[in-house]
Amino acid sequence: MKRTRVGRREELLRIYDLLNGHFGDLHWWPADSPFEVMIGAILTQNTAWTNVEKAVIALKGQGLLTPEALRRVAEATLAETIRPSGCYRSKARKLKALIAFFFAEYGGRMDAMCREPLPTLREKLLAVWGIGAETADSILLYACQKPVFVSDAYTRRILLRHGLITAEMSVDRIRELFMTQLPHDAALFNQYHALIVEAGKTLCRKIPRCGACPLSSLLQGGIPA
DNA sequence: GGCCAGGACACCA
DNA sequence: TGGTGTCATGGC
Repeated sequence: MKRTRVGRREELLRIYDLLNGHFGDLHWWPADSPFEVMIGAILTQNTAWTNVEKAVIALKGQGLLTPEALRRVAEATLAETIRPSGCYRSKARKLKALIAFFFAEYGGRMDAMCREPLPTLREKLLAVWGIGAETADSILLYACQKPVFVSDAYTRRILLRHGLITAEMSVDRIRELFMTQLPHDAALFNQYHALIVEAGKTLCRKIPRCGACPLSSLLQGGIPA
């Protein structure tokens, strides 16, 4: 039977089980601390993760990956440090905006920020310059362990390639779908998004139409090569 | 040498 | 309100 849309909780859970059985626990997000996750969420905007890692290493090397250090550092210095991640001047400005918000609202403390109720924190994050829905949701889920499904262009592309959604379904609508169909479990949403990204990277890399790629085989119950 | 990567914003019609 | 341009590096 051809899958033209995801409309059922059972289908989403079936896909999750297939991917989870194949990849196992992926332990996202790769970072040493929730604060590093939050910074990485900005750096990864429209950027391959390998380039984000270079910027993170550079920040650590200069002792800048702490709230206080990022608050004090000059924006131009910050921009040069994160240059490998691309769009470095705008990202430096975004990081400065985020850090200013972080200190103004929560005194530069992740535990204080993450105690904020989910709807309030999401609204506040979205009001920060440079933070859109995808970045906000990544921070909420991966830094604060809030039960939010991270729906991004990558998720949409993978689901679309495999006929799991239709083209008119937006990134926002996909998030709504997962949030209404699945239990609000941060661990589930964490692993599910990670599985989708990992599947796209490893099973259908560089295949524009994945009709016959290993991920398709997996989703149809076969064993990927 | 072009395309894309774990986006968001500004600008314009 | 929706489409397009811009930011910008590095890997493939």
